Amino acid sequence: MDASSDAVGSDLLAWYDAHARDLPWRAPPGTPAPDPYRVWLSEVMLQQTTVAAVKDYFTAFTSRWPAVEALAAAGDEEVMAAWAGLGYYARARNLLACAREVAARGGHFPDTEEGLRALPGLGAYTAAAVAAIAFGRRAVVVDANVERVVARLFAIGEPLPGARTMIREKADAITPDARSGDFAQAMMDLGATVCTSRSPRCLLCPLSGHCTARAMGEPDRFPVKAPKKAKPARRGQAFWIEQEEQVWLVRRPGKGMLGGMRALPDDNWSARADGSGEGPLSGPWESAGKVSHTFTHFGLDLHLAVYLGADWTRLPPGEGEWWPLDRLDEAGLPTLFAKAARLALSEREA
DNA sequence: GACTCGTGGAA
DNA sequence: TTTCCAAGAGT
Repeated sequence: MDASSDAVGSDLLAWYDAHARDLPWRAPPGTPAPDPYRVWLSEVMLQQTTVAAVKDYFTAFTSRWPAVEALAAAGDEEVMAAWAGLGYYARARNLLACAREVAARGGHFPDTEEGLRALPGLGAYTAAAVAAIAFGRRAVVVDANVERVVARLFAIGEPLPGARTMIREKADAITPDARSGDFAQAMMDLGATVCTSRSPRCLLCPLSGHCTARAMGEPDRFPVKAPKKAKPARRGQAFWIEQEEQVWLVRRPGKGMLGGMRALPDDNWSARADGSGEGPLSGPWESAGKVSHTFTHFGLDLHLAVYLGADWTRLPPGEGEWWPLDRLDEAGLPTLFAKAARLALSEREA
């Protein structure tokens, strides 16, 4: 195979010129690079997140905060609420920290991979991607798509994550000096639409003539992956405290699970998940059932208790706020608690 | 290197 | 239904 030659790059770029996806954060092939702010924002949103899930959030963020200075000036609370539902909330915290750093240096992002890598929320992948796509720098951009494409091109049999060093070397070897941003995006488009995880469309692939795995006749055997750990089941309780068309909401601690997000009070299931935790007050509780939710490394059955104290006049203990039920969709609840709220409201109707 | 950290769509 | 997994980063 000649996969290390320049032919891979030129074949891929020719394919990209004809088949590039039209995405809201992207400039068409060969046109000037888009605003670094938009490149950075899209790359952070796309970390471990599908294009379909990101689109509406990207539109909402760029409409509300058209430039990095505007985002930097926003409050933590409104940015976290705007991110609600997208997941991996540390990204939103780092996003705001990064925007404020960039705003403090005149609103200009660093234009080198090294400078970008030093910003909060930009790891090896995102720094390389922004350097290449927004600033035209040659950078070796390696995400899960590139890992898959490269592992197949070279039939790398070592399992991930151990194979990453080898994959990076091979990716470097096929990365051209020119059109580095287009090359990176082309690799990702190829991985997303042709060289897919399951049932790759080798008959449509511009690199099939370079691909060792294809020649072996079993492209989907690569990349080899280490076996996954089983997800333990956890159990917890959440509490719906309602008074005069308002519900009591709290803010979760800044770090850890759903950190910084608005939430229903709970029994601290994220720390000790045996369902034995205490409620925020004593009184007439009624069970409203449970919601099941799957996180990255465990499943949770969250049992919901509703407080029916009609004469409730004091605030529950601790920090929190009464939130109007008719504006609950603006509270920015992460999906777990949005599910619980829907359950409470449906039980309330019944 | 291993672990934590969300979500929803596809097969 | 269950499993897999998607433009990863931080610790």
